[in-house]
Amino acid sequence: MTDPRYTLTQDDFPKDGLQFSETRRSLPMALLMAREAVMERFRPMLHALELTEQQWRVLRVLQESPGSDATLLARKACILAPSLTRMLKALEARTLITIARDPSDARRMILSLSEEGHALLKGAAQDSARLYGEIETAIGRERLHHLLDEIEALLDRLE
Amino acid sequence: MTDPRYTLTQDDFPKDGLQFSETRRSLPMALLMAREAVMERFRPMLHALELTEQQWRVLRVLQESPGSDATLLARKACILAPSLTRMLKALEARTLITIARDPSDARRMILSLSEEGHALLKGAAQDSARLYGEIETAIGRERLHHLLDEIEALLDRLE
DNA sequence: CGCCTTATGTTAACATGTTAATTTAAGGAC
DNA sequence: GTCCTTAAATTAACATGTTAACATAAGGCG
Repeated sequence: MTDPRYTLTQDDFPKDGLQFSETRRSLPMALLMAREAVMERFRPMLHALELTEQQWRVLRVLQESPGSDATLLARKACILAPSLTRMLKALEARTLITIARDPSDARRMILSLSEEGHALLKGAAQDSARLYGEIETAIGRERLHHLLDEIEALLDRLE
Repeated sequence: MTDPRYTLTQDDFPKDGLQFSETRRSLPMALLMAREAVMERFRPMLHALELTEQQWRVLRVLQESPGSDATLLARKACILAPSLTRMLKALEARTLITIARDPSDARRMILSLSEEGHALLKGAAQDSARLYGEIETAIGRERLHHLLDEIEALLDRLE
């Protein structure tokens, strides 16, 4: 039923003092595990759409910010430029996006969703909202927003 | 000074209502950005050691749980089995770990740090602690622990 | 023992992460 | 205009993420 890959039993982390707090309660690991737990819920939907997590993020950003160039898109979707270069080729080959060039700057790309891209996101909107709603319900709306605030504060403090 | 890859300026996210909250305040993106912000601080140290993030995690887990098999190690380090298979070969080739077989179960591996592996972690312990201390200072000790508690609660609620 | 099921790793194939080097286009100084 | 610097993307090379299929070893059951 649930993906057992990251499901640790009690035996996996004997609470014998320092060892427990040392690894599992480290911030990088906690963030990694939390992200995995959240994305696990979205994977079935993405698999059905034959999209990777990252491709989903790229399409979502283009939906909100059509006409972005590659640099801005990479920043908003948290994807590095070399990865994005490869992804854009694949997404264009699937006719989910359109790639144009800025006439005033031949280096810069002008990226947007295609009709198919719009249609794909529109068709997935219900499922996506439902899944996010389930997560919100599981942890509590207010608690979730508080968590997001704290993460945002962390980002501020770390520059 | 700071890595500008994920540094978004105000212009990147016009606060015109829904668009801002839609992507940036989504839990998966927030967790991803937070993790990136944290790991950014550890990258210089890891680069100096010629270790990747994941290799670092594997070595740390072996330090705390010597003799683990591959399955347990994968779970504790949040690394998938196929990745771990490749990594163990590389780490053994660098003589940072030792790989033995369980005499009572020929399938199971018995993984531990080598002398070099122990020495490497010992040499990096100071830097690692200092970097984590800086993060703790930046956000505040109590606030960091609260954040970890909230993330742990999220993990519980999502199973 | 022979058969079936499960557990543990491995391999394959492709996508992405990551760093460094490279290409091409803009922009500025002279 | 020429030279220099920067900006935007790309390429290369390797490591890891991800899924599916596979090989081998244990264990249970008849």
